[in-house]
Amino acid sequence: MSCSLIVTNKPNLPNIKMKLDRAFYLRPTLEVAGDLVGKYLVYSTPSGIISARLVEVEAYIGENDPACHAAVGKTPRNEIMYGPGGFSYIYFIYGMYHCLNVVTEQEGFPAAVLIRGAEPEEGLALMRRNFDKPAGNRLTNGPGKLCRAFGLNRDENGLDLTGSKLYLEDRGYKPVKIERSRRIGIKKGLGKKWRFYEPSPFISVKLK
DNA sequence: TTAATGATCCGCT
DNA sequence: GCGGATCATTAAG
Repeated sequence: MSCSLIVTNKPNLPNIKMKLDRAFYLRPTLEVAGDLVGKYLVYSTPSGIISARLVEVEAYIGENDPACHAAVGKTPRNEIMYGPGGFSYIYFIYGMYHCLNVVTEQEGFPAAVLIRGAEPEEGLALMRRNFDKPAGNRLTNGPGKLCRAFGLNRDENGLDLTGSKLYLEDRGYKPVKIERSRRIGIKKGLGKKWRFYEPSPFISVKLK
């Protein structure tokens, strides 16, 4: 018999749940990105609550960031990034995956934080059901997998994250350590260390 | 290392 | 409109 236990960071939480408000998202993107590590992504579905603690995010900031979708200017696809912070930006990529971003900064300045990895907290059974194919123990280590496990697609693009359907919450968890690296899966903008992560089995990739 | 798989965007007609 | 390049991924080989 094989052991399927995954050892993760063990949150010892005080009993608080505080939804992140608009002001949290309207700040500079790098600040928001760093502060998002350790926060909880919560999705309220008809079947129940799905939640996970964020361990890996990346910042994409403005039209001058060559890796940011806004580098080509405003299009129907990326226009949500041009709005005020605190909304979801979900796009379809590689013909089969979705990626979830959190829009940041004031209206008019296009920026967002990509959610790349998280440790499941509630609704693991729902995640497995959503995944809908043989899957291992890690359903939320990677932006495409995370969206699949949560059941997020373009129908959830543009949601107000200060609402009650999809939101982020401070549950009092303090990351043990936050590290920074270059961003993953891009060819331009590699000079910026705009990836933030807390060491965890649910990090998408480990760089050499 | 590479195939899978399709929306998006650009540069043309 | 149409063709082709691109793509913030993933799992299999």
